Amino acid sequence: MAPATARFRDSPLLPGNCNACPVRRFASYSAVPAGSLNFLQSARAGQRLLPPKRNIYREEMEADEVFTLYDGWAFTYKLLPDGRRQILEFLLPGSFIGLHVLWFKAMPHSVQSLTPVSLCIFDKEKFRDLLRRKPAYEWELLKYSASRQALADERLSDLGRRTAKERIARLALVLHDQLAHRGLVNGGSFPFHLRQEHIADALGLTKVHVSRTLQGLRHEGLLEINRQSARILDFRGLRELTDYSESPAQERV
Amino acid sequence: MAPATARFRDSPLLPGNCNACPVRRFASYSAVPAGSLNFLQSARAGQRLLPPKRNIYREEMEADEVFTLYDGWAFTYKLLPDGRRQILEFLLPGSFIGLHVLWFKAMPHSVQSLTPVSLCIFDKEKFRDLLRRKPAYEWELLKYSASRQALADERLSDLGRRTAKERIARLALVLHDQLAHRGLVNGGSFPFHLRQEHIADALGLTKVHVSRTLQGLRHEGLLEINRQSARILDFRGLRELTDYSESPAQERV
DNA sequence: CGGATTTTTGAAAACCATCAACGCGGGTGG
DNA sequence: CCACCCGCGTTGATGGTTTTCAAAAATCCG
Repeated sequence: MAPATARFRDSPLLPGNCNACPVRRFASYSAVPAGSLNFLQSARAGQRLLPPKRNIYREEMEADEVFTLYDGWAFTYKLLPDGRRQILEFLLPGSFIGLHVLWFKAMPHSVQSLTPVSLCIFDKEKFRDLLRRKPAYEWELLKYSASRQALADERLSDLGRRTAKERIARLALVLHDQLAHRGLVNGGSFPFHLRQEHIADALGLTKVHVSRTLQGLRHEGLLEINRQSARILDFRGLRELTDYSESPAQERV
Repeated sequence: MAPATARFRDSPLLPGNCNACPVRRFASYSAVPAGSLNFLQSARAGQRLLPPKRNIYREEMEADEVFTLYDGWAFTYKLLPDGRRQILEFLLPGSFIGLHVLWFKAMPHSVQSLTPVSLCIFDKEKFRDLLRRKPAYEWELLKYSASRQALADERLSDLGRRTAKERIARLALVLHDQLAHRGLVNGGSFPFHLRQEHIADALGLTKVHVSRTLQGLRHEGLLEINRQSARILDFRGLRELTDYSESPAQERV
């Protein structure tokens, strides 16, 4: 049998050098001057490669590591006792994972890989020290936390006050913009690693209804999502359907 | 005509002295040693009293002040172009208001007073300086932000995956616990300043349905909410209905 | 007391969920 | 190389939760 890592051809090995890190500009510490990255480096406890559907954290459990998502997609979620699942957030490369473990014993949500994933690992205590000794990192993390909160605000409005069609259209636009920012969009189409069930669990719908709604959007020539990729067919149409502003609030600095 | 402040008999004047501040233990900087509160003091730009239904921030607008809610209730919300409203969070005394303005030009949501409210005002630039010069404050604010995020996670699960009855019951339990923490609960009953429409807009329902669901909960002897106060009638019943854990995640340190 | 706000009630319809079955495609093993 | 299986998406029929619209009753406030 092939070594476990053989399954991860798409997950390049981490450079082990924060200065050279290609996802640094999407990370929370993107504004920290490259010169002081050796402090970050010293908190690094290595890397980890995971296949899809593996838990990085589990709700209610304690943890002693925090992470930066180096490559691949993941998501945070909560499970109800009867099996209902709510996906809270999709995580793309550069995402900081585990803010909570810096203070709290029990994780408020689980985190799971969606694709093969590579993680940059930091020891919890060392990361705490880093933040306390280098306030520039702390400052950036606080800003990062504020910007994620703005995204959460929008998602909450989606679930509370928008129709299935609007929710799905907006999710596509958000992912589009986040991937465009990383240079991964090509003429409106971009890699898309969610199953319809993920869309359903993120947007408070059933997978059956997601399937039907997706077909509606396709037939109206607005949006096309299949197994591997998504494509925005009609930006204008989607924008007026969804009241989606071009520059999301959390990026208007 | 009486001076504007005459309407606010219930809003005691602020002490103007952070050491003596009675809401300090609920505020983000609760763990900052009392000795270094003079730094906080120096960033203070005074106080402000507002009647109910006044906006503290408005979505999309720029601001140059941040606040601590000293007394009264408020809430954050977003408005859709067609008038639909989503309430994101209810704010109780001690809440820090305006994290976003420290970095971003456009507020991601509006904030409005629910009752007469008194605010502790900080100049944005001075508060930024405070955070940068006194990392203890920054650290506490980051922790505070993480704990609010855990609350947002629960609310998102409510909207995405729970029924109207579960949502309302959980909202009551959350407010109960927050007020109990402040010593404002008396035998299961506590002050309650939301109209049914606020509950509806917070939980993604219509006010008509909230009215009907509230009657259901009352008839089942679980929960009673009227204009001034709420009362938990059956903790056990509510807990098993809602899967609500006694110590919410954000407080399990 | 009078006007505005809030809550309640009723009937009908919309949106989405549920249940169940079928189809499609990619990977695996024979 | 083909058959099979499994994960995923599709389709249809039906039902339930919640919405919408409209109006009346109750409460608050000046």
